[in-house]
Amino acid sequence: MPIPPPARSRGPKPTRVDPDQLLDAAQAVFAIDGLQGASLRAIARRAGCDPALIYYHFASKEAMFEALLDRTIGPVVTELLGLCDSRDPRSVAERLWLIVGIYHAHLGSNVGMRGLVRGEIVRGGEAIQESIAKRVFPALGAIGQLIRQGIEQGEIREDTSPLFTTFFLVRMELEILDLIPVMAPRLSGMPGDLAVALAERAWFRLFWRGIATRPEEALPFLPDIEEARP
Amino acid sequence: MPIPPPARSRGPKPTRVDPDQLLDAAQAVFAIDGLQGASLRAIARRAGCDPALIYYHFASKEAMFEALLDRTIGPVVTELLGLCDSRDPRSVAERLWLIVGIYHAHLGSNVGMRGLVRGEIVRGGEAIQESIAKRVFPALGAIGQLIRQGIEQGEIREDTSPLFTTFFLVRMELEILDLIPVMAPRLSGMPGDLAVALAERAWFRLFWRGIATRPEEALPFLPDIEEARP
DNA sequence: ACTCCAATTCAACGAGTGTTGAATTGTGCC
DNA sequence: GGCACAATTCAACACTCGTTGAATTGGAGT
Repeated sequence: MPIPPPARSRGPKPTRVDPDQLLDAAQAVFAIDGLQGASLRAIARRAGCDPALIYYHFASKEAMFEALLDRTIGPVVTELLGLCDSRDPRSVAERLWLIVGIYHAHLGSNVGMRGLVRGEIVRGGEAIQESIAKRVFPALGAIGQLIRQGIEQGEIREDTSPLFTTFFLVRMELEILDLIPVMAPRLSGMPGDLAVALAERAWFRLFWRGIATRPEEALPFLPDIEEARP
Repeated sequence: MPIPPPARSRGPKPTRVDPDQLLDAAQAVFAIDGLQGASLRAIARRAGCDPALIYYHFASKEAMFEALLDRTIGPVVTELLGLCDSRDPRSVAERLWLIVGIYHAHLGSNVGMRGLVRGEIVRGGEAIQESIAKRVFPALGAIGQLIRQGIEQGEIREDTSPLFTTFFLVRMELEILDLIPVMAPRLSGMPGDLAVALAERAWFRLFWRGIATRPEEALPFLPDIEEARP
């Protein structure tokens, strides 16, 4: 005698799950467990649907990762390209500081993606590395151009390598976002948010002194931050 | 009729596999697949033994990771502590540069461990985070002390935060080791090794100008590197 | 009222995982 | 020679994983 089918509800749910919600869930789970560690079942559980549904909207786990990449990196890149336009009247120093702010604004509350992207670049499985390079490297090129503008206009020292300097500026900002919130409370008892703001300002001061032709000139665009009292 | 046992060789092999060899294999596999992605079977295959043998030498996969951590980070920490001794007659600038060299020497060919440690700090599963903090943070404290020496002796600007500055110096060196070999060939066609050496020197110049009271003073201890011709 | 399709679920497959307990055997000691 | 023990392997357990094919159903269009 065959067991009677439990007859649970199949078919469409009253509340549809659209791909964006799946990406939200994926982002959250990737953030905690990493690309390898995150399971489609966990993502589905978080989105409130069946794992199989993911395959209705995305071709595979990796395709979902690429969609996620587009969604988060896209806006950053276009905003960066805007800032690096050579007709912008603001000083190069100020625009470099604004670049720090762009990364902070778009990726500040996005630990997972930062780690994933970095991890995949380092580990570098050819395929994923390529898909990241296509999206990230144009932005780096634009920042390099901005630095060259700074050199031509005499704001930045001539012995400055645009490539390395771009790398220093961007990578350190991302390192601050990634690590300071975890390390600062442990090492100094400072709350994470405050520590990040202080670190960013300290970093930019150091960075600018390192490449400027007039390092002692004031940087009026840098914000004042209330120092924490111990 | 029961199938006859294949009667392969059990018991000790002629060539013993000591724990260190297991750690070598683990390091290699962790480097490629990450902490989650690496399987004990893959490690055992590389070490030329059975997965079960790992449990004879280590309590678990995680215990093996901690042993690996000790083996690679231990020497770095002791060497760092030596350099930061306040009785060292060399200038603070030179000793900070030597710190860069120490990280390079010990971790330069050790991509896996760097990524793992960083990843675990960021992701921060309480247990592993603690086990890393205990090993890594004392070294950071020592470097902070060295920077305070520099401030007292007038080599380093007074508005320098020892904590953040330590973070900047160390993290950037590790970022160079991690990312430049992958990114430089793609972005500039420069071979990885050369790019790393150039980046380290460029970084230290920028860093030192950012914190020094006399930023224009020459740094005779910096090596000359043949520039690549395009 | 009927049809059709998009959205969803179920159930399963095969592969790979960390881990364990028992079995095996070479080596050195008495 | 006999014995204890350390080092090693085998076989299995109970999971979890990504993925797929078939089944199901609510709602839109006619």
